[in-house]
Amino acid sequence: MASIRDVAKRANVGSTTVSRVLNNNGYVSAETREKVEEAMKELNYVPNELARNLFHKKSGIIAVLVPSVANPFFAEFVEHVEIELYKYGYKTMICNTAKEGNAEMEYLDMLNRHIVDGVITGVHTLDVEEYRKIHKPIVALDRYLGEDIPIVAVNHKRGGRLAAEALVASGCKNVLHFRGTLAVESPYHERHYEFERIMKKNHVQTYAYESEWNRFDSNYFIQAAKDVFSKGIEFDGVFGVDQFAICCMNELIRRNKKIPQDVKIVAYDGTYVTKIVEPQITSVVQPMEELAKESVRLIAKLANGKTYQNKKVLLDVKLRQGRTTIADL
Amino acid sequence: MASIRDVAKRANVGSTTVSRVLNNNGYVSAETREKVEEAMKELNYVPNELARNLFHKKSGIIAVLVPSVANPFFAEFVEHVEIELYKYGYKTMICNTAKEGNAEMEYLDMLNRHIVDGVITGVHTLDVEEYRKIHKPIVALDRYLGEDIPIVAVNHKRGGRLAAEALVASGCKNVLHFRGTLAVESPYHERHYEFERIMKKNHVQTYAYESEWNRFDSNYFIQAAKDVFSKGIEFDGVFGVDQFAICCMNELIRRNKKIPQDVKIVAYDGTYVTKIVEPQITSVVQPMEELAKESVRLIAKLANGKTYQNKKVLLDVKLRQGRTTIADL
DNA sequence: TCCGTATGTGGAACCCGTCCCACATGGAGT
DNA sequence: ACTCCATGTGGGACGGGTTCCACATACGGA
Repeated sequence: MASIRDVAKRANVGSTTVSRVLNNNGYVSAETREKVEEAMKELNYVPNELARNLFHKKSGIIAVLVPSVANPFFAEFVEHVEIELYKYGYKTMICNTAKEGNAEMEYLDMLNRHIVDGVITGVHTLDVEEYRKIHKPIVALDRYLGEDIPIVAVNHKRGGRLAAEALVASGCKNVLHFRGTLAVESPYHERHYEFERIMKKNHVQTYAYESEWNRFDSNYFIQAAKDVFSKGIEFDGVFGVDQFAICCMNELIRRNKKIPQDVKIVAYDGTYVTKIVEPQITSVVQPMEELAKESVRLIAKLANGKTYQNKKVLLDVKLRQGRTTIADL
Repeated sequence: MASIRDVAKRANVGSTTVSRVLNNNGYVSAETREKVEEAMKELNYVPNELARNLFHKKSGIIAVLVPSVANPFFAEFVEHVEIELYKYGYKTMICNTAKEGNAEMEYLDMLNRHIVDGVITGVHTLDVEEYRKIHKPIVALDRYLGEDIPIVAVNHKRGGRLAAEALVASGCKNVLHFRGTLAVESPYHERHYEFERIMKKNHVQTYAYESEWNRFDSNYFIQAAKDVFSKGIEFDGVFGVDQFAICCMNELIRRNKKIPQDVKIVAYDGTYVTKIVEPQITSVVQPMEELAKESVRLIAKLANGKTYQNKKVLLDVKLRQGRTTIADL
């Protein structure tokens, strides 16, 4: 409740002096400092950040947009982003955009309303045009949003290749390929193109199963896996995002298929869920912590008014050998 | 950039009038309204929320404290909390408290600094004393934090009973009981007491394995499960939180045990991970969405200056029958 | 002695919406 | 004719830090 002027009055000094004590800048004599500090203690003074924010025109908050935080990929991303932002002195605001209404647009608008100093978006729904209009600090995870907005992503082409090679090396002849919808332009499609290319080169048949747009809840993946089997497709290999790969594997086990003898599986993303299933799934692992760190590094730079030349940060993926493919043939 | 006074000047009106147009209150003639709206459009005016916040002494932000958002339980909780807060018009700030430093304390301090209007805490580390001093809107998930702070929790006693009954009915004689550390006072211990009581009544032997304090990452559970087996304990039943139950099951499968024939398993929490493993795990399910809704309902009330009498909201749990116990004996 | 500079302090404007209060005007009711 | 009230509008204080600028003192060096 007490304001800086209350403190000033009690300590018999000007509010400027109190401010100086508070921020530890400018000249203040030891004696005065003590008087002020005592007054602050007596009045139980806590500076009002809202007033500071108004003056400085910044809130110290970065918004992180994801379709759904409950999804393990985004949960891990947000976890690391928060930890990293904290190190930079920023607070983290989150928003699930996969809800009714246009939450994505609303959160972007918070940039103009000075509620947040920057936005890290892992969302792929809004039109690129909407982003072009906003000349504010934005960093995109794995999505092209126009010339001006930096992207942080992994080398998906290499990811697709690692997955393909693992399945080819394991001797697959017919693989089920669960892929993101092509409705959205995004770097992550690279993995699918590269995967298909290598499969074709090695004369492996693929069956594409396209995911529903903007679905990230686990029930969807359970459903999708069931759906695949209802179609009666025969395959000896599976490539898809973590949860789809897992749900597919579960269906296979229920049908008494042996993994990896009968069917080989490679998951994409390699979040923790691929480690808590049995057998552990061979996965193309995205470096979540690095993705988060780069995103934060960039947004911090932009929020401090610096510009960034290198509009694309490409990180590397690696293959984590599980027991759903055959290593060392 | 443009301020309300710039708009006023351009429209040849007072700033009060612009404010009235903005907030749609008070008397404004249709003619004036139009003039103002035009000026706003021309100047590309967006109200500065920071100034509003200062005046109203509130930020419209609620902080949610969890040990780690990547943990599925907290991820689901945060997901639903965010969705619910959004409906109330609040923004969601998150904080992982399981990091170096005293993040929990810092975030509580944000209440005094007017950065957030309320805190929902799912964290169990800070001393209760620290909370007593703060007379601000706080809601606790599943933790006693003094007389003044409302708790939202499930009926853990019933949860412990459901789990115990499922294992007893399945014919267990020796069960491994993974339990939270007793270092923290919390309602969730009820489930352990009740579980033990019923086991004893039914002459079932239990082996307690106490979890490490404040560990929620999946590597810990993998490690803990391995640790159990290194101890050479023999058991035909397992009761523990989702991830522990899962990791234990994986170890059992690796050792060629049949589930549920050789060993029965009941998980506590019933987050989505218990549904994406094979076999699906019989779980005591916490109603995540309801927990989130109640938490938000309470914090919204408190943030609006209302007090709340009923200091404890108890929600019900249910048993979801999976295929790791035997139903219908 | 005089100037330059380091040290120390306070008044007041400023950031930008909000809202109290004062002041119009015009028509209805008595 | 006069009060009352609905309608319409603007000035200016306010919320609470921050910082520019003005001013004062003290001390070292020339």
